[in-house]
Amino acid sequence: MTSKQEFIKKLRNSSLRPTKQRINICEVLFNRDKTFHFTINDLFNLIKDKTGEKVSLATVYNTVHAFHKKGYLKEIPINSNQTYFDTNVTDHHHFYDVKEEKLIDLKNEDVGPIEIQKSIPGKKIKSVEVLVKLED
Amino acid sequence: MTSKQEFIKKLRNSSLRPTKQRINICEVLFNRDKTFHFTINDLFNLIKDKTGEKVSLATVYNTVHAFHKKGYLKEIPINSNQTYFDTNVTDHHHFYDVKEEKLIDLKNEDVGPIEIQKSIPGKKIKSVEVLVKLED
DNA sequence: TTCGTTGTTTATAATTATTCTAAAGAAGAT
DNA sequence: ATCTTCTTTAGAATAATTATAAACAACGAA
Repeated sequence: MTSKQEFIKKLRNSSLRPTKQRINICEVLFNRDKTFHFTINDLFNLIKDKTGEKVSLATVYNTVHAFHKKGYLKEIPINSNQTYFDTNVTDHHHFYDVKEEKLIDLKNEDVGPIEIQKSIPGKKIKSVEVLVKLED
Repeated sequence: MTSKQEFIKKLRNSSLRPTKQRINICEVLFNRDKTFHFTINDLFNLIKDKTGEKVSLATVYNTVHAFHKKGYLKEIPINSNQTYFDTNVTDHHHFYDVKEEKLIDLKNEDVGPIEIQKSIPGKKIKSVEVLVKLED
C-alpha cells in the first residue's frame, strides 16, 4: 500500500520528481496506520529521526505545499503560531486541546451533517471545517 | 451604548487602566453597528485614520489580546499569515473567500445546530467554530 | 494636591515561521 | 553520455508577533 511506488505516484501527480529527499518525506507522512497531525517543524525533525537522513527545511516546505495543493494533505484551520497539516484528507473535523496544543480527530458522524443555508453569488463551497476547542 | 463609559467598563473588566490610547482603540473597535473583522494591522491603521492619533503597535497588540482573553473579541480560526479577530462574540460562523481574503458572517441559523457526539474525559467544549471556505 | 507606587506607552530589538535566492547537484530525455 | 530542466541546500530576506526597558501617566493615600 504505502510502498515506494505509491510515494512516487503521489509525487508525480504533484508534479514533483521522485528524489531521495521527497521519498523520505513520504515515508514519514504516509507510511502509517493512523491519521497524522503535524507542523512542518514536527515533520522536519521526524525525518531525521526515522530515516537517519537530513532533508533541508526548504524542501520540506516545498513538498508539503505541493501535496497540500494536490489534495494529499489537508490544512487544519487553527490559529496557532505554526500551521498544522493532516494526512487524513477525508471529510472530518477536529478537537483542539488548547492547553496541550493537541489535535484530536472528530469523525464526520461525531459532528453530524452540516448544511450551509446561505450562498454567495459566484462562489462555491470549497470546504467546511469544524474546530471544537477544548478546555479543562 | 458605545460611549466612553462603556469603553472604560470594558477596559476595567479586562484589568486595563483607561488610557487615551486604549479609549481610541475602543472607539475603532466597538463604536460601530455591524460586526467588524480585522487584523491587528487593519486596526493599527484605522486608529490613525479615525482618531487622528497614533497608538503604538505594541499597545494595539496588548489591548486586543486582553480583550480577547476577557471575551470581548473573538479570534477567527483561519490559517492566514495574519490573525483575524471579530467584534461579534456571539455564536456564529464564517465564510472565508480564499481568493479575496475576505470574511463574511454566517448566522448561526445559516449553519444549523452542530451537535458534537464525542467527548474527551476531563475536557469540556469551549467553542465550536465552522469555517466555510469559498472558491470561484 | 502632591507624592509614591504601580501600570502604561513607545521605539526598537528579538524571535520565529515562512519564503526567497542562487549556486551546486541530480533526474530525465534524446 | 550529454544537455536541459528540476531540485536541494544553506543562508538571507520577510513579516507577524513578542519582549525590553526607559520615559511617562494613572491612581490612591496622606
